[in-house]
Amino acid sequence: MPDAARPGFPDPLHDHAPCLADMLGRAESTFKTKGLRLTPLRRLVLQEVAGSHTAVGAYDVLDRLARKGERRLAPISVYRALDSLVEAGIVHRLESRNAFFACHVSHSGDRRQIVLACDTCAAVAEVPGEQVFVDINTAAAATGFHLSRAMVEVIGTCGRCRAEAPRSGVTD
Amino acid sequence: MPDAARPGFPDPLHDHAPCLADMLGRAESTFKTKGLRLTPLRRLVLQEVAGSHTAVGAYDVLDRLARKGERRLAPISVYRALDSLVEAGIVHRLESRNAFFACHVSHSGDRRQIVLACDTCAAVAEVPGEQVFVDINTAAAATGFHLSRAMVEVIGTCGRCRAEAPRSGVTD
DNA sequence: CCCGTAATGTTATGGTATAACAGATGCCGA
DNA sequence: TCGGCATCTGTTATACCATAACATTACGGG
Repeated sequence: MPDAARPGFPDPLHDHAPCLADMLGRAESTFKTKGLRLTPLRRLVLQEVAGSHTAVGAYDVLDRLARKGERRLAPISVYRALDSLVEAGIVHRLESRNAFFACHVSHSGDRRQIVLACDTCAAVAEVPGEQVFVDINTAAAATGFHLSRAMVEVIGTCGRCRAEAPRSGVTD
Repeated sequence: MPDAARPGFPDPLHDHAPCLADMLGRAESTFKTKGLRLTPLRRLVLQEVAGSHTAVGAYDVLDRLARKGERRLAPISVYRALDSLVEAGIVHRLESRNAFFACHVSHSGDRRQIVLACDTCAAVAEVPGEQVFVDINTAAAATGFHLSRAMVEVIGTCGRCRAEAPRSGVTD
């Protein structure tokens, strides 16, 4: 394989089947470990979300399932499934886009990952951000703030897209 | 004044009039400097957003203006006013809540502030986060990502709320 | 005064998310 | 086996968030 092993953005042409299979496997064991149930509906929703490395909206999931011959679900059914996947830590929410993406890294305990979202190819990647979260803790603590959740989302252009369209970016 | 001068969360009982006046003054000069126009509508919307240290939804602004005897605006009018305020850097968007809050610090150039949102009193504060943004740059650059915007939002409990309800928090 | 640009009005629509209650399913202990 | 409880899903309705498209008005410079 090329450099798909590096953390970050996979080759858009990569074979996604292993990603998906791995994802389902981890979901299975995570749900079991946490005493949650990975029901057929949740699995269906997960498959749609994990079908790519991009973030998808709840209604995208809805539409895709409908097109695949599944009966049309009510929005709330999708949201409930997504909630359970998010709670299990298998799927994350991209707050700045009101969308969801599958988590392809396995963070034990709390999440200390930076989310990178490419606005050219729409791919989302999580990269380690230990130091960032340490600094956030420090800054928050300095004002007596008790942190329960920290979100770090970065919008920009991934290396691959930048390489393919060198014209963009440095327009300033 | 008490310790409202410290960065972070002001006393909920503080006299907000000076905050608001200061806000409007800075808006005035910022708009002028950037060659933008702080129209009456924009000023009205700003007053509602800056009326507290919490984040408010666009429709909250709409409702409040309506109750104040203003004719009822169309949502898009409020959004357009908010857009101009955000563009001027006078108001920021709290992405994780789809809401807007007034900026009470003056960051020249790009914003390198962490947003802290207390989910007890709903107040929002910006605190300096130089180091965090430096680290984010480093992490992004490590995967060849070209950053255009970074969002850091922290949910938790501010010092004051924690002091008032010491029961919460350390439940783990 | 006229013209162009920017701002606002008007109408309509699309996208995101949840409330409330009813029915189904699965598990577990009596 | 059979309740009984908890969880999941269905159904219906509604609320909230955001923008498209086009008409009209206000403002400032030549």
